[in-house]
Amino acid sequence: MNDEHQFLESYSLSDYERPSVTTDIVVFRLRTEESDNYRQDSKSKLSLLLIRRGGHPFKDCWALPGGFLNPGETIEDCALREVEEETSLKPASLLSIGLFSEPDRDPRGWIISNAFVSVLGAEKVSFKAGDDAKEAKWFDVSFETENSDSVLTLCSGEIKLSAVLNEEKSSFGMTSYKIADSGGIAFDHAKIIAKALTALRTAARDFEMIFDFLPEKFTLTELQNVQETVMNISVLPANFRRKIAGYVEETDEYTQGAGHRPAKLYRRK
Amino acid sequence: MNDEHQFLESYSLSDYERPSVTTDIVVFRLRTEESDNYRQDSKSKLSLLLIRRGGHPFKDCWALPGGFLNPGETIEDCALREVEEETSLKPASLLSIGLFSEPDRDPRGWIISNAFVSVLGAEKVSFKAGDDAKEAKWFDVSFETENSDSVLTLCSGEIKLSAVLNEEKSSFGMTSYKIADSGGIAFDHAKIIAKALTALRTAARDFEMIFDFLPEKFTLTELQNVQETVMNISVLPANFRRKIAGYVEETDEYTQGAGHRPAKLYRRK
DNA sequence: CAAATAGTGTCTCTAAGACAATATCAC
DNA sequence: GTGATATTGTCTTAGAGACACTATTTG
Repeated sequence: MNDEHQFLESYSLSDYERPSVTTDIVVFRLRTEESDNYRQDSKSKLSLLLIRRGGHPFKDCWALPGGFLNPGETIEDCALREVEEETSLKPASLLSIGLFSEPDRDPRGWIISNAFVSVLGAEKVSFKAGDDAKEAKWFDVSFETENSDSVLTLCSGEIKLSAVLNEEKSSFGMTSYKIADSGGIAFDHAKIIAKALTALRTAARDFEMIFDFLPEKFTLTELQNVQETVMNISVLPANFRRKIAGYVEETDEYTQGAGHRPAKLYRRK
Repeated sequence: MNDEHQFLESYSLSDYERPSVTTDIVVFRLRTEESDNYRQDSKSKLSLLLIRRGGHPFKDCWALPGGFLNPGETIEDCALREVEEETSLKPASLLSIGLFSEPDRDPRGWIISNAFVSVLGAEKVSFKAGDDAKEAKWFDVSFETENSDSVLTLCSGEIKLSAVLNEEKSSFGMTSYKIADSGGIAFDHAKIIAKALTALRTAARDFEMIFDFLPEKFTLTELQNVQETVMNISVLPANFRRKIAGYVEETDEYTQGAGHRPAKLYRRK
């Protein structure tokens, strides 16, 4: 038995107190709003998934999907597993937005959480019928910042959650948020959602994940709508097409039956 | 005793297996190389701090500074504390670059680590005389990527560590690295250093942290040298000055005795 | 004065934004 | 034909990069 082997045998990590580690995932998706005009294309809204908590703490409040990190898996595995458990869909992309580790962030004890942004494509979304009778809903997102005060509003039918956050600039040009009013959103999840939206919008600026919201083949107008919806901006079609040109390639298919001129379908390059 | 209170009393996290959580910090600093020409300004090199491991595992290998997360502190607190313990200096900035959670990344067991980039200013750097007799050194950094193969070389005097990594594009435009040859660097630290360099260079592109390498007052040429050194590029002074103009403000002080025309000192705006 | 850095002016080229004009389909 | 989107062209403007030139100090 060599020196290192001997050491590892006798080594014990149990002397140190350890936190529980979880993931929280901000799952984004575009919700299509049907148009009443047969000519007009349908508009879409950015929405995210929240789950109504069945037990304490924050009983009956809305919270992000997530769960405990299991031995043998990476934190990314854990995040993917949790999204699949909730939606029975594999997210197209996953981005870590940091470890939330305030000691008092969870009343149950020392629980730190790595938060992720993930994007679900335009396919049919179904909720798994879990035995835990969890209620899950998609909430339309609105997030407006004015003079470093931000208001996050999440709407799903009659339910409306409205949180207020203070923006804080930190080094390396990162912005973090402090909760002024959680708006009834569980734990520090309002803060996580705010950071997720910032990350999502930054990524959307250089087309990093806008493809993930769409099927494999799409029109340039659909792609433009994704960017506009996610970033809450408006751009001119001619300019969008010039900028996106290098990121896509043509197919030889066209849309049809849309009530107006057909559009060529493109694919991500 | 209300419902929620009752629940919290009886709640136990001990049923779940928990990982140990640590931080690893890539501490960067500019090392000034004195010029032999009295006229010429001194050049600088990007360097980072490594510590020689005194015990198993990876005994006598070089590793990043870091340590265990303590109860009651955030992961950022922990990172700052560890940097101060090693260098007795407060870093100017701190940026999280992700949680490294491969189950087999540490032979001692289930230990996950949140990595950080931090920058130390140009002040005198001293190593604390610890009773643990740890050996710490600044290593000059070279990091070249060619066709998604990267070579990381760290030099400190006679010591030369050379690691090979494979670049992997993931969603959201993030790049991660897989270690092909650790070059004798402990644990997965070569991977962490590669990611840190990527983050540092990205930040340097829009001047996010280049000020942190310098004292409060500096010349524009010094600032330009920081960006060039960190990003391993070369830019024309006239163009740099135009781009940086909005980020700095003049003082009424000048350099003197430099062997050539004095330069106005600026301050971050 | 020679060598080095400090600092300014300007030309070109590219990319972004604004806007105008034309094309094509469903009804 | 009408009303919607699809698609292309071009003008203007802002910014990056390249380069030339002048200024100022120390030894």
